[in-house]
Amino acid sequence: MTTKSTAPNFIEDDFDDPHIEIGGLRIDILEGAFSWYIRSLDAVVSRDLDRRMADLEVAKGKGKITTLFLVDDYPGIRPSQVADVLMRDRPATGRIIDRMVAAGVIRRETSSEDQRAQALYITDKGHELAEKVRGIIRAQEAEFFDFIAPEDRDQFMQMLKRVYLNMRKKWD
Amino acid sequence: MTTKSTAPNFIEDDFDDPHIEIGGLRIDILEGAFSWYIRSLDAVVSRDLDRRMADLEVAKGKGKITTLFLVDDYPGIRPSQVADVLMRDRPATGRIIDRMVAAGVIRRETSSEDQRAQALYITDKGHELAEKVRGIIRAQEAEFFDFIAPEDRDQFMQMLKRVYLNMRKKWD
DNA sequence: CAAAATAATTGTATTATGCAACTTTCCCTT
DNA sequence: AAGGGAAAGTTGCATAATACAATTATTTTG
Repeated sequence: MTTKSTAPNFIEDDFDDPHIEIGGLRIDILEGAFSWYIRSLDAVVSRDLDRRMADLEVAKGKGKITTLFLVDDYPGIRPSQVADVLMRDRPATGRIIDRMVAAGVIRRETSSEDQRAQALYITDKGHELAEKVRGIIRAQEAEFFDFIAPEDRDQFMQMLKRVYLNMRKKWD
Repeated sequence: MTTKSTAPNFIEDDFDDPHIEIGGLRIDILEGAFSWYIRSLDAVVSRDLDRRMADLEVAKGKGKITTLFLVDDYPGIRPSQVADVLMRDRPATGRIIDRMVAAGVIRRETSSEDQRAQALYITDKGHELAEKVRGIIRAQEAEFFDFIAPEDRDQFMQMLKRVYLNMRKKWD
């Protein structure tokens, strides 16, 4: 229809599912959208994490922490393997690695088996950093996520893992 | 300890919770971190959404869709109210609005009651766009999230809503 | 009426993101 | 063994986001 309705395009009320209001406002179709909740949660979680790591070399952005752990745990790992875990393309991954090499937390060598490929190694500084970051992640899980009721934690985690794994399957 | 262990810093195996592997790699402490799953899901969901909206005026970034719906549903809404829903600061919100005004989808007036404040209104073009975007959101929910098993959908949605609302409560 | 709170903007610095084009190296088939 | 195609990374380009601090203008409060 072309008539401009002033009435919000709301979702029908569901008896067991009261609608969501934010400061008295409803959010239209987003109220029932997985994407809205995932994206909103992400924004706040990521901001919190950035602040906790503000003075570290891996602050900001989504790939550096994972890359740090992968290189720390798997000496000689290749950028393409990292890209696969990150679900990001190689340019993006390469640039993450660039910055981490520049920060002196990892080291890049040419793979001995394959001259095209690189082998990544953690530096001492990087290893120390990884330990610090593990502490920060643990702290965030305990402090930030305290709004998840204890009785919900396991269920939510199971759910997230299942959804995540299915999503990966879809994109592999 | 200062000895550099080459063995991954893995989480203890949990009988009812098999560990997560990605391409044969484990992800260290992230395996048990809410933040990892939320941030990973976000990245893929957002990329998918960006692609679906690539040729529309509200592609990319996290605030524009919500802003569009809010302005469409609440004529005269103020930027600070939008910022509150977005959980973002006013500069960020202001720039989202700038771009949407430039794109001709919303219109900015000075509020009649408060000379400091603005009142936002949807344009005809913006209203049409909102309808298109509603279609895209619906399509994404159906197509992209098909990896969520039907029997999990309700539970996951309930969980997300609860977690989201608790998170908001924490930051208000 | 002065001081404090509120609404929004501007400035700055950093980072991310995706895509396409390109180089080098390896692998496999003929 | 040679050549085509695949794979690993890099570079270039165009957009945009993001946070934070400082500033202007207006309104409210004491």
